[in-house]
Amino acid sequence: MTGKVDSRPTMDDVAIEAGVSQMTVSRVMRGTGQTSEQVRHRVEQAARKLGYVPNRLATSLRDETTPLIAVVLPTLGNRVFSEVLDGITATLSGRGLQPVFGVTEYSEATEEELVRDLLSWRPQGIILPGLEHSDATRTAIRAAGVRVVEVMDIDGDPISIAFGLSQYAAGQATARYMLTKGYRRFGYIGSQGARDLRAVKRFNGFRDAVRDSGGQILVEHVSDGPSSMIEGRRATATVLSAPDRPEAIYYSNDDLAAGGIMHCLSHGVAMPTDVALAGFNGLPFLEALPIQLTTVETPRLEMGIRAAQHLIDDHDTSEVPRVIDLGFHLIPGQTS
Amino acid sequence: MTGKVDSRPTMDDVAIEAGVSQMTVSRVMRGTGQTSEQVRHRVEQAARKLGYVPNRLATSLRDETTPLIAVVLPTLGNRVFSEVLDGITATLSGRGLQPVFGVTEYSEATEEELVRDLLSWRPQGIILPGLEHSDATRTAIRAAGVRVVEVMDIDGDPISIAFGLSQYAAGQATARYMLTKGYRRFGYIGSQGARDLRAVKRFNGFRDAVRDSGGQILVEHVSDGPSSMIEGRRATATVLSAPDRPEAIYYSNDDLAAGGIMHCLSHGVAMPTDVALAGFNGLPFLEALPIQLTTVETPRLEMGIRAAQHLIDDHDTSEVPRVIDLGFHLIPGQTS
DNA sequence: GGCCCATATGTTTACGTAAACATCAGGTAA
DNA sequence: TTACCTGATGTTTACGTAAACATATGGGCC
Repeated sequence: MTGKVDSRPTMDDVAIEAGVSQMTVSRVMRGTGQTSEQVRHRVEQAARKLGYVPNRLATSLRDETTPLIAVVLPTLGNRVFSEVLDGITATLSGRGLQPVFGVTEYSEATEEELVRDLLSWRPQGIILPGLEHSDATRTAIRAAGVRVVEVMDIDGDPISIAFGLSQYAAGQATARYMLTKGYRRFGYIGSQGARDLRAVKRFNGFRDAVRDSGGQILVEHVSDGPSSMIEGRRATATVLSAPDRPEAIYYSNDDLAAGGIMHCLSHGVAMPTDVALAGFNGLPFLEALPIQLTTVETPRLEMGIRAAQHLIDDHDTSEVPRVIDLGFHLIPGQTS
Repeated sequence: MTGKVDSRPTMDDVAIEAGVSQMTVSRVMRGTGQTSEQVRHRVEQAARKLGYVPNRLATSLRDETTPLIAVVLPTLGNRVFSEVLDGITATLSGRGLQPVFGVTEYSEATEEELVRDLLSWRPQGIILPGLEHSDATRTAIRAAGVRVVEVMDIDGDPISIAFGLSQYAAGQATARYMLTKGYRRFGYIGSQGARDLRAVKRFNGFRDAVRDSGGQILVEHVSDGPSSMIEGRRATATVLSAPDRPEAIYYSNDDLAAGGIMHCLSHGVAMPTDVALAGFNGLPFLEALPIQLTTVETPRLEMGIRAAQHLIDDHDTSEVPRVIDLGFHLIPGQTS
């Protein structure tokens, strides 16, 4: 039965319409092999008339290759990751590659399932956030034999290669800067519980540097939900009203820190004299704040671009360094 | 030859390993049909041993259906669209659906190509930004017979259904509010040339309302690049130094407007007495600014959620209204 | 003891495409 | 004239999976 009612036209349908074989349609569509001007014209006409669209599922199954790059992100709720994604898609587009992605919301179990799902599409490569993944995730990726790139973090052992920055060193650098400014009694405000492993690493670096210099962390206030300015504002109020009030607060990111600035501004808390603040990421919106936040600028777009490029490029895996440090940049502000 | 060297294991490989037929493996994997405890165990063991991962290309080709939802976005450079995407992915995940997406960078030609590419994956549905699309895009979508949802805008004729807000009315509402505040001489600052069609509609609404009340637009400053705070700052400096200086500036979005606030703050231009400002979107970072921007809050997350839900739900297309107005909310600030 | 049925498993086929190989007509060189 | 080549097209097959149909085994029942 050629008259499939609902279904979309296939090469066979076009072939019948044009009075040629399916293979000839295939040749005309891809412009390969030998075809006469006349037949080419007839086929193109028929394809247009029927509204033929190639079926990439069939092509990919047949060719045993897809133009897909799998992308795993912790969340889309933070500008940081949409910038990484932006870098990735900008690099992929124009090279005939397609991103397929999913979001873990900082759950390792979700990541495991997501990776399995994404790999079932037989992507060319996969981009993962951070270096911590379940054994099952690692096994699945290795078994799949896809190219892997991990982004954001370099403190650890990559599956294959990582483009990022040392989160630990970033925390350390922030602490050292604050210490040179004379602060000794610190508070820490974070979010996502302990699930944001890179935030944890930054805090570890910060804590270690503080302790090495005889300073101390008086309060750690880590909420369970996502980070937001309003959460940062609330947390700052709490931390500053504690009996053992810190001289300076380190935030796990700029959103929380901006909330801290808001709290201080609306409660007449002077920065940095009453309390000093420092954030992380160097998001663009900071420049619009009334007071410049001390923060650490990170190469978000570049991480995406480099990761995607690595997956695209031909290269001998063996000769590539396993860790690419894209660095960070401490930006002294007016809040410390 | 069963020993394909490079290739990933298939059900056939698992079947041989477990000493059963391919079909039995299929049954065990999906937990359908009748299988004995013993065989089930053997097959699972074999699958684990070989690192079997199902090939969704094959499943989808065979079943003539995919779990994909195509998503087209103008850009990832603006928080607005990553929030819409966030709403979409949050809604899809957990229902076994996968987003595949691409970015047009506000080019209709790119959209056309992108839609063709996305449709070749045979998605269940497609989500498009806005109501303006090339004829070829519309034809391709209709021919594909996929469900379509358009988001962001409702000023026009949707292909099937649109979830969004009236951009024209939003511009109008902003103008009317400014007019009640006594401003009559306006400037406009935009970006993306004339490619951001929703911005154009907002401006049209704004302009019409201004003219209807005897006001006037003295300057239109539309840059060609993407919007950013720094661009807004620059543009504001230009507009305010023009011989015919406006009393109030309408910005096509909050990023540009925030840049305007920055310019005013650092040049001692008092808001709203020296110049009044209004933006669009109601992005969260605004609450951290030293002065509250007058803006229009938009249901970004909700647009994504509702669009995705519509694609998921069973429904009789005929009985659904073609336009769903999710509204907007003017937020009076301190800048006007 | 033979029949029927439920349970467990196997075989065939199709999904849409493209490589590999086959065919066929017309032209060219010996 | 014949053998051979070239260009244009057709035929077969495989990619991995799952529905539909086919087969086998064992137990219960009369």
